[in-house]
Amino acid sequence: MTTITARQRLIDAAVEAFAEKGFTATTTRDIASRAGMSPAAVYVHHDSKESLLFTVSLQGHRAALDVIDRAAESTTDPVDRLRAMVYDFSLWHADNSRVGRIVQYEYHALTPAHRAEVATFRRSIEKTMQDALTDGVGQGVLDVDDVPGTAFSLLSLGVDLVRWFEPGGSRSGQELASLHADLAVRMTSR
Amino acid sequence: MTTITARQRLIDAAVEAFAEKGFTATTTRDIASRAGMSPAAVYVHHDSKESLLFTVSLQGHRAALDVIDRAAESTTDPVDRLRAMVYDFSLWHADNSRVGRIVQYEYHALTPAHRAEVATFRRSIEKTMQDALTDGVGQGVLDVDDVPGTAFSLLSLGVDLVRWFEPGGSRSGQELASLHADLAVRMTSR
DNA sequence: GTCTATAAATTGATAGAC
DNA sequence: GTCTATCAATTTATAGAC
Repeated sequence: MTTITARQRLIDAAVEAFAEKGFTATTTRDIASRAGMSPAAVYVHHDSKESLLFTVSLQGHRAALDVIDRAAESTTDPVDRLRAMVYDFSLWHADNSRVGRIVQYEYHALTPAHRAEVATFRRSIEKTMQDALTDGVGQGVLDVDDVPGTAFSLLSLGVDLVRWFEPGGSRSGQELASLHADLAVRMTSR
Repeated sequence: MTTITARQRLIDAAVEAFAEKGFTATTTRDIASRAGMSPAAVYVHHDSKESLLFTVSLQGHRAALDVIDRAAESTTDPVDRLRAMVYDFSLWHADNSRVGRIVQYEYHALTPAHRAEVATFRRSIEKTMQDALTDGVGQGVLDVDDVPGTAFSLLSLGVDLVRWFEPGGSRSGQELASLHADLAVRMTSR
């Protein structure tokens, strides 16, 4: 049995609202009413509006890191692995474009302490991608001049999806992920 | 003789403030005080806070389109042209990351009418990139399966710079633009 | 064209009844 | 754990003096 708590309903409402209007433009009244509650109910389950943002952002960062880490461990062949990592990372951003938008665009709205906490996830994501490129170069399969720059560019393809992607648009997430994976292989293969 | 009008000083202040804190989190008092004026002075020179945003956004869209259009006309060789377009577009986003951030991240804060107006510039930018790829394929020099998707991905590399690029960081704009141009050629060459 | 003062509305968060 | 009512602060924008 899956019980959806009031706390979780507020988190879901916050995701909707923050993704649609941005953190600052979202009022706590808006979040409460999307969750079918009174304005005061927000503060029974969450400390503040920023604390709601942190909860969403932390979950999003965790999920994105998890996706790319699993892909990195799925195989040892450098090309297959890179393809899987780029495909899964881009697909996650398409399938979770609302959370992704909050993760990327509301990063600056976090308190410095909370920002520092999610920053560790960002560094891990970059490191995972860099390590995959470095290993592929070491195995003599990939040809990459600038590993950190190329790693960042590959992640950019996925991240930038959250800026415009909407489910039900002219292109599916799988289609875009597949395109990004193809481009990634061309960018890095010998 | 270059006279900086009060109107322009307010625009400059708005660019600083919007890029730093976002449109909604920026107060008209903040803009006024950055321009060394009283809160009321804003409304002598601009109709509203959104009208200031529109002015900035329109100038930014115009400049970005201008940059990529000039690059597209600089040569007819498909590879050189693509390299120039990606290099200049990415360099513009690094050199103008504050205006670029406003262009990209505050697009939704425009009124529907103003949003429609800048949207025409966005379509022109995409079309310019698509045409360059299509022509390169037609000349038998480039190999691109998915022209609209690849064009969008190439622009993404530049656009995504505004998310994190800061002048004086570990990498220069030229360095990043050069990387993007190299990647673009690898992504599209036969 | 600048200012001070303020209107009118909205905000995040809390108090206290049930 | 929910609500209604409200506080205290802040917001965009305007009025009117100089």
